Amino acid sequence: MTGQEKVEARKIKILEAAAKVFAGKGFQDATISEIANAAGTSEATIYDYFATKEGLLFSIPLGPVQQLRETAEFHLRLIKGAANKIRAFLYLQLLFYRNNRDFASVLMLILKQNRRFLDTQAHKMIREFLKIFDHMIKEGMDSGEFRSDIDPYLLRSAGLGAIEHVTTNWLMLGQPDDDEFLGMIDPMIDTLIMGIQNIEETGICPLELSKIKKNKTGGDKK
Amino acid sequence: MTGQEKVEARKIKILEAAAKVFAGKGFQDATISEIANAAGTSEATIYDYFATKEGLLFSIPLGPVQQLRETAEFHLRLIKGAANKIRAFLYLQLLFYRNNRDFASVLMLILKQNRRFLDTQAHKMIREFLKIFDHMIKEGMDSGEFRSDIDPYLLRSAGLGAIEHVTTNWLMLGQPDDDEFLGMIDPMIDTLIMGIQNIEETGICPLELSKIKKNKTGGDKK
Amino acid sequence: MTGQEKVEARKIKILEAAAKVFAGKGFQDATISEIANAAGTSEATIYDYFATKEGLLFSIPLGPVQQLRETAEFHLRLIKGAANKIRAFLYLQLLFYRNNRDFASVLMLILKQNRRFLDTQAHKMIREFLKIFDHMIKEGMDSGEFRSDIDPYLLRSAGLGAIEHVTTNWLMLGQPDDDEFLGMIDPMIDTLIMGIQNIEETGICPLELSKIKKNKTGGDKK
Amino acid sequence: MTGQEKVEARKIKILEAAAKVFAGKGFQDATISEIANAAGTSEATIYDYFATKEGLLFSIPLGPVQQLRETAEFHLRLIKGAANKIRAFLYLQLLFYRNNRDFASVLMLILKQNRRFLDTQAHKMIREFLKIFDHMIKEGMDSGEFRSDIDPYLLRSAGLGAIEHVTTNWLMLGQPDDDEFLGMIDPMIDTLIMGIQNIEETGICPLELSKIKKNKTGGDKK
DNA sequence: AATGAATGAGGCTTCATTCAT
DNA sequence: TATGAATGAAGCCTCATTCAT
Repeated sequence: MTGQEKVEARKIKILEAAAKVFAGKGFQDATISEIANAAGTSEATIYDYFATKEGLLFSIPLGPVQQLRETAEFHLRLIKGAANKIRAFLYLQLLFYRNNRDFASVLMLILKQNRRFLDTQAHKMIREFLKIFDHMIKEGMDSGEFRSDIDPYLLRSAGLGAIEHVTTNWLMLGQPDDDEFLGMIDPMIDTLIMGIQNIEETGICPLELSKIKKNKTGGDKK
Repeated sequence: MTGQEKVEARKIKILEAAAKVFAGKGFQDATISEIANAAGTSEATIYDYFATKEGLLFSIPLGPVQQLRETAEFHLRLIKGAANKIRAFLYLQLLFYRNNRDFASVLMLILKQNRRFLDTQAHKMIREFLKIFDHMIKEGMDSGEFRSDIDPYLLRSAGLGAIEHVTTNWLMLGQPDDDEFLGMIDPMIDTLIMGIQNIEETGICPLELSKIKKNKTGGDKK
Repeated sequence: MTGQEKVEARKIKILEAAAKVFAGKGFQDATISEIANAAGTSEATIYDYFATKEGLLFSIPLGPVQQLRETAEFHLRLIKGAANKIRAFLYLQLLFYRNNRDFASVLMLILKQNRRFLDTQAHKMIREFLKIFDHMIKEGMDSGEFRSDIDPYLLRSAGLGAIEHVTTNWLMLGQPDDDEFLGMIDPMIDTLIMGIQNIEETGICPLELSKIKKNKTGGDKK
Repeated sequence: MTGQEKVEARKIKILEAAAKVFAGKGFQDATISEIANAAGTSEATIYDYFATKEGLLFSIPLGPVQQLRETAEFHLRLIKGAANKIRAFLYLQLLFYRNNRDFASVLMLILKQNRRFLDTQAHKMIREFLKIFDHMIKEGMDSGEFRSDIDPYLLRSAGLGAIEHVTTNWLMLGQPDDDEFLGMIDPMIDTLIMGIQNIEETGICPLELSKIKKNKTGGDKK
C-alpha cells in the first residue's frame, strides 16, 4: 500500500465508523470520541481528515452514492422499457439500502432532515442520481408507455416516498425483516406502475375482467 | 378564566412555542431558554409542565393528532366509497399539515426519526389514527372496489410515503409553495388509486398482470 | 384545640417531617417539597413557619434538646456520686438518641459539621446542656472522687467523643443493632470512669500514679 | 518531567485544590469552577481526571491515607508494648490531621457523614488502616498487658471517638490552637489507657472490679 | 392561615475542537 | 502523520423562595 492508499484506507475506515455510530445513536448523541474508537484512531486524527463533525456526516454518502449510481447505470443500460427501468431503479435502491444499513440510516433518518445538507456536494450527487429517475419517467411518457396525463413530479414523489417510507419503517422497527423487506418491493412497484401505464400502448387491454377477477377474487367473495 | 383553564392555556402556549422553535432549529439546536422566551414564561415554568426537553417534544402531537382525528372522523362519515374516503383522508392530512406547519415539521423532521418516540402516548395515538386508513383499504377490498390482489401494507406504504415525501419536500425546500402544495394532492391520489381500483368495477381498464411480470423478469435477465 | 395549639401542632409536625427527611437524605439532597409532602402541608406553608430551609434545620433540635435536658435534670437529682451521675448522663443521652433516631441523625451527621449552627439558639441550648457534664466532672474532682490530675477538657472529649462515635456508627452502619447499642454503653462508661477514679478515695485501689507513669515511660524506652 | 509524571502532578494538584475548597465551604457549597481555579486548570480538565464532583471528593483520601498508613507502619515496627503502640498510633493520627488540615476537614466534616463513601475504595483503605488499631488491642489483651474484660469494640470506639471529637472541635472552633492541639493528646491517651491496663500485670494495683460495679449500681438505685 | 403557581439563579457536566509534541 | 491532553462554551435542570388569591 502506498502512502496515498493508506491515507485513503484510513479515511474510509473513519467514514464507515462514523456511519455506524451515527446510525446507532443519531447525530447529536454520537460523539467524535466514539467514532474515533470505532475507527481505531484518535479524535485528533479525525480532524486531520474532516474539518467538523457535521462535515464528517456530510461526507458519508459520497462513496455509497457514487457506488449506487455506477451500479444503477450499469444495470439500466441493459433494460428496455421505462416501466422496467423504473422497477429496476427502485429495486436497486432498496437492495442497496438493505446491504448498507448504516448508510441507509444516516441518509434516511439524519441527513434527510438537515437543511444544511441541501448545500452539500453529497446532496448534489444525490440530485444527479435522481435525475436518472426523472429521465426514465420522461422516457416513458415520450414513448407513450405511460399515460400522458400524469404529473412527473407526482410520480416521482409517490415512487420515492414509498421507498423512503418502507425503508424508514424497516430501519426504525426492524419490520419487515431483511428478506421480506426486499420481497415486498416488487408488488409495490407493480402497483405504482400500474397506475401510470398507458393501457392502449401496452396492448394488454381490453382485458377480460371477469376472468381475472374471478381468478383472483373468487376466493374472497365466497 | 378559572385557575384550571389558565393552567391549560399556558400549557398550550408552551407547546405551541416549542413546536415553533423545534421546527425552526431542530431538537438539539433549540434551547429551553428560547422556548421559554417564545412562550412568554421562564425556563423553570416549562419544567413545571414537562419533565424533560424530550418529554416536551413528545407532547407536541397530542393536541394536533386528536384534532386531526376528530376532523377526519367527522368528514369520513359523510363519504361513501373507499376510494373517495382515502382521497379525503389523505387530503385532510395534507391540509392539516399545511395549516399547521410547525407541527408538520416537528412530526416529519424530528419525531419520525426518534426511536424513543415509538414508545410514546402520542405515537400510540398516531397508530390509532392510521388504523382508519387500514380500515378503509380493507373496506375497499371487501366491497370489491379495489383489486383483491393488492397488499394492504404496500398501499399504505405508498400512500403515506407519498404524503410524507411531498410534505417533507415542502417543509425543507419551500417548494412547491403553499397553494400548489395542496393542489398537487388531488392528481397524486388519483394516480395512486387508479393503480388499485378494480377495473371491472370502475369499468375503465383491464390490466394483464402476467404479461407485465413476464416482461419485467425478462428485462432483469438481460 | 385552640388556634394557638393548632399552630403549635402543625409546627411540630413540620419539624418532625423535616427531621425525617433530612435524616434520610442529608440537608442538600432533601427538598422543601419533600418535607412539605411528609408534613402534609404545602411548601409555602413551611415558609409561614420558618424563614429559610436552614432556619428550619436549625430549629429541629430545640424541642428534643429541651426535653433531653429536663429528663436529665430530673434523673440526676436522684443520683449521688459524680461517677454515677456521669454514667447516667451519658446513658440518658444514648437512650434518647436511640429513641429519636431522626433527631440523632440530624444532630450527628448534619448539624455537627455546620459552622453556622454554632451561632444558633439551638447550639446555645446544647452548650448549656453540656455544662451539666462539666459540672459533674468538677464535682467529682472537688470531692476527690476523681483523680485531681485529669484534664476536664480531656475527659469531656473522651466521653462525648465515644458517645458520638458509637452513635454515628450506629446511624451510618446500623451496627450494632438497636438493642445492643444501648447494652454496650455500660461497660464503655465503666472503662472511661475507671481511668479517672481516685482509687484512694473509693477505697478500692491505691493507685500509684508515679509508678504507672514510670512504667509507661519505661515502655517507651525499651 | 515525562508526560506520565506531568499527568500525575496535575492530578495531585487538583486533589489538593479540591481538599482546600471542600474544606473551606463544604461539599455542596463548593463549586467545580472554584476548584478548577484553585488548581490552575479548567473545569473540563477536572472531568478528564474525575468522573463526577463526588468522585473527586471520594478520591481525596487515597493519597493521604496511604501516606499515613506507611508512616504508622514504619514507626510502629520500632515500638514495643500494646499501650505504647496505641499511644503512638493515635498520636501519629492527630499529628497527621494537624499537618493536613484540609484533608482532616474533608474527612471529619464531609466524608464521615456520607453513606455512599462507605462503598468507596478510599473507605476500604481506611478500614484496613484501622485494622492496625484492632490488632494492637488484641495484642495487648493476648499478652496480658490489658485487662481481659474490656470489650475491644468499646476501646476502639472510645479511642477513635476521642480523636474525632478533639479534631472536629479543633476544626470547627479553632480551639485549642494548633500547638495545644497536639499537646493535649498525651494525657488524653494516658487517661484512656489507664482505664484498660491490667494492674496485676503491671504490678501496680489490684483493681477490684466487683466493688466498683457494686458501687455504681448502688448509686443508680438511690 | 394556606397554597398553587411561577421564577431567578446557578452548577454540573458534556464535547467539539485545538495544539504541542 | 498521529495523538494525548486541555479547554471554552453552553444547556439542561433543580429548587429555595415569593406572591396573588
